[in-house]
Amino acid sequence: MPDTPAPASLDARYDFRAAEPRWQQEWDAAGCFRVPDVPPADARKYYVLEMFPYPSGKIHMGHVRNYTLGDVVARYKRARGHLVMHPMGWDAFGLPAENAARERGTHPAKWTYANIANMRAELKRMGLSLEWEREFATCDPEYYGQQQKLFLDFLRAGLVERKESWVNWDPVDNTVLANEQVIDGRGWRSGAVVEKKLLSQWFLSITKFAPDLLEALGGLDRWPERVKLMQANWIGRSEGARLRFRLAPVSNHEKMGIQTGDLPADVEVFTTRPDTLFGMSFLAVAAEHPLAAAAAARNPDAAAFIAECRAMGTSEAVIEQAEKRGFDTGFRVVHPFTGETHPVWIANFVLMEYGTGALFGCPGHDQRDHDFASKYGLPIIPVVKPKDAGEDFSVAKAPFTEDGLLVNSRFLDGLDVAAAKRRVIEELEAKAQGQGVVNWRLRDWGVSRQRYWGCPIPVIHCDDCGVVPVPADQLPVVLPEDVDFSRPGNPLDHHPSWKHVGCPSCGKPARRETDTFDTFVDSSWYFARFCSPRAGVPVTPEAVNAWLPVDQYIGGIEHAILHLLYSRFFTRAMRAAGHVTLDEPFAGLFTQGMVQHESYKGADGRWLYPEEVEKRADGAFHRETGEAVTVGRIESMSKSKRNTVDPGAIIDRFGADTARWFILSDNPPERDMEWSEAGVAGASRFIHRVWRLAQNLDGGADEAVGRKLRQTTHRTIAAVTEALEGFAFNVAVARIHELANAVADASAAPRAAREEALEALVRLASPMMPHLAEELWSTLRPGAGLVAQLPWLEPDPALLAADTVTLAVQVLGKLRATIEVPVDATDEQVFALAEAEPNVIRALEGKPIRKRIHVKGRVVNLVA
RNA sequence: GCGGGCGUGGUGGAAUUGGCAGACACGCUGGAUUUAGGUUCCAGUGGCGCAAGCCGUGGGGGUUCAAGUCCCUCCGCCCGCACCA
Repeated sequence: MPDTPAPASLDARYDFRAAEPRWQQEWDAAGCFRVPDVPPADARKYYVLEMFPYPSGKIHMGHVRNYTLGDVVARYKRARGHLVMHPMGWDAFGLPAENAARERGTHPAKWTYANIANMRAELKRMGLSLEWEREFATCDPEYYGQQQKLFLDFLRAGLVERKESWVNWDPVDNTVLANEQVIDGRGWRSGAVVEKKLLSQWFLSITKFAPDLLEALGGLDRWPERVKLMQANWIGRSEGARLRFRLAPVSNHEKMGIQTGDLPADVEVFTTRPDTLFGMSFLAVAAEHPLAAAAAARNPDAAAFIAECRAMGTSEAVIEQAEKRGFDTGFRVVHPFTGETHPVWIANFVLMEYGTGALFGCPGHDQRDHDFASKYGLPIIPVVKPKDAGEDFSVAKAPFTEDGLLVNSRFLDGLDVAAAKRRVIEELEAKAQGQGVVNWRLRDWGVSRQRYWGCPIPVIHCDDCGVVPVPADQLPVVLPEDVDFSRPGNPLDHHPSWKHVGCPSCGKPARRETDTFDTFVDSSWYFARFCSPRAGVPVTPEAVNAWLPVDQYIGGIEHAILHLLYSRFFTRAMRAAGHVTLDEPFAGLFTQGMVQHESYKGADGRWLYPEEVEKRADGAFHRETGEAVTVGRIESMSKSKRNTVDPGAIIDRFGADTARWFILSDNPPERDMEWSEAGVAGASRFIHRVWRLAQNLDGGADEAVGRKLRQTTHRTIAAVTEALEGFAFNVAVARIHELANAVADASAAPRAAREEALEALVRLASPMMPHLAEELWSTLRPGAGLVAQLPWLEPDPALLAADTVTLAVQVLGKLRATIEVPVDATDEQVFALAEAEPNVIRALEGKPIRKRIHVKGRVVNLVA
């Protein structure tokens, strides 16, 4: 009996439910995805990483998309001969675990580890080529203990500061937020309106690296422009000057009945337009500025105004586009060149966080200053005129903000803006009243959080010795397990014994720091820890310097600033502390789009899950009640809109390959995609169709058809390779569809050609549908090993080159015919053939041809 | 306001970077086989037109033998930052 599979009956189906787990075990048993901590010197390493998930309980479609994209890259690069590291872990600290503890009485650790177990099982069902041996969770003491070591190293390296500062306070989460975590004046997680509070906090000195973080963006040529721009804006470099204004003589103030007492001698401002200094008509300070406080101490009206500003603060200001308001303190400052005095106002549009929290107002050349001056009747003096300004030039109605020539400005008159800036800075420096500076928008990173479920900050507060680092032999500082969530606030703080320790320095009773780190700290170095996840030091240099940078990092655009900027900073800080020898953690970054779905609403206005809805030609209806359902917008999947689809249910019903294939085929991965039931069904059909194709590859004896099929096969190899290289997975899918169509259509081709085509199809599709690929490969080539361990296919150049090409023949740029010509046809031959085409003759209408164009292999254009 | 991106059939999207627009898929129409069927197969499917043909990549203009692709201009949508001095 020949060893050919029995012809499949029509309803024979690929049994993915049996096949998928089987191949997952095979990969596991063969150790296909394991790599050493230190790669051999001659290895071409490739590090693929997807942003690790927060263990919320279940995986969602965003995870499926993210990890499928990464898996395609990992499997493809492995086939291309790279030693691929592809690890997975858990970003496991964070507030939801504490909320679960408060709401359900489960301990955060128990809740978190149970979620991890569940999500790990779900990820394993997807057939991802992950090296699970490297797995860790950031809440493992083995991980966060190393993080505490890193922090102490940073402290020694002068990259950590404890300072009192105005912080963003989230009144719902009861914790501090970094600037990056405040979005439109609200907490990024709770959505609560953020308040300002003065607290003593730990800060990581990210600003020390601001110039480098900005400059190095230029070298990240495999990052999306958009992300680089967002980071550049966030870092916010601006060139200008700092200048000091002396407060007007005390006698002057006393005359006005103002007590001077402990007033500062001068006020410092930052400006990007020092050239407009002679157009100054007031000085404005932020409500939190010391001079404002000084005014408040002397004048209850000033205090009232400041209180009002704080109440309005971020919230109303954002909502109503903030009308400009101010309060004249009565103080005056002296202009460094004219000696005239100008009033000092407290103004609600001045930000304490930016520059010095004070500015000089030049209403003639700044929109905000103009608004303010107009409202309070302050002088508006033009000091820059357009080069072609007419007699009627005026800044009374609107400021002039472009380049021009200086006027009314003594030694600056006649200069253009750039020259005037240089000149005025020279003069200020000569008088020691100011200097040219670069100002940064970026603030230091406040990392203290008043939370239990986070990494404890490893320091001890002693009344005598001050802040004392926890000695290395006492690390890790482990979270206590017996905590009480029944009271509001930080459980670490009201734990009966945990915080009470002896001072490591003098031995007297002292207190542990009860704040924990912002969870963004945890995710700022996990990619480095993966290189040697069990090491007794944060990172082992041989491993981390060999594997880093991550060659391809993949995740959501929502981390464009926070996580990515912090990680870039951390890598530099680790370098400064001697742990690594590189600066940039992620050489390549890919930001995927979100997964969306239609939303549905029942008659009573409740949101409905997709599986509750049946779509028919005449509309959408509730499966059980039969009521009509309103189909809403296509939007990002969210629990509140119930427009989610559970990946587990999809894998149950269609298998992992179908889910992966659909998620890749729908559209380009950087765009938002719509999850559609029809699309999944289509992907499933294709999986089964390929399987059926493989069941009977018997062909005919037509060698010409065979050769054509072989050409298609090798062109597909080239095309899919190119598509995968360019992250055009949807195009790769389309090319594989074409090859499947070609095999199906070429039933007259010899069996060998059809087998070759299907083998190629299986191997080209293997990064995307790895299980079916193994299943078919094992029947097509029994005993030939795992596809996961095969090298990538190379196209045969002899088959890529065609003997003839089809040329488009245009007359005056309009398509009139196509001709088939030998690839090496000369211009003369091509033109002769083209001009003989009946349609071409007709279109020429007997007119002489003035010009003939032949682009080899593409087009002929005849100009009459 | 500033910065960035995008507009291609009923839908998602292709288009070797200036060279046959609409690959591939979804959907739809017709047919065949099967039918418990979200099965399978065949044909068709940008618009107008009986046809030859004409028109077509948000609108208008331009460069070019040739424009979805380059330039100018207008419109629309999306995203980011937002009183940043």
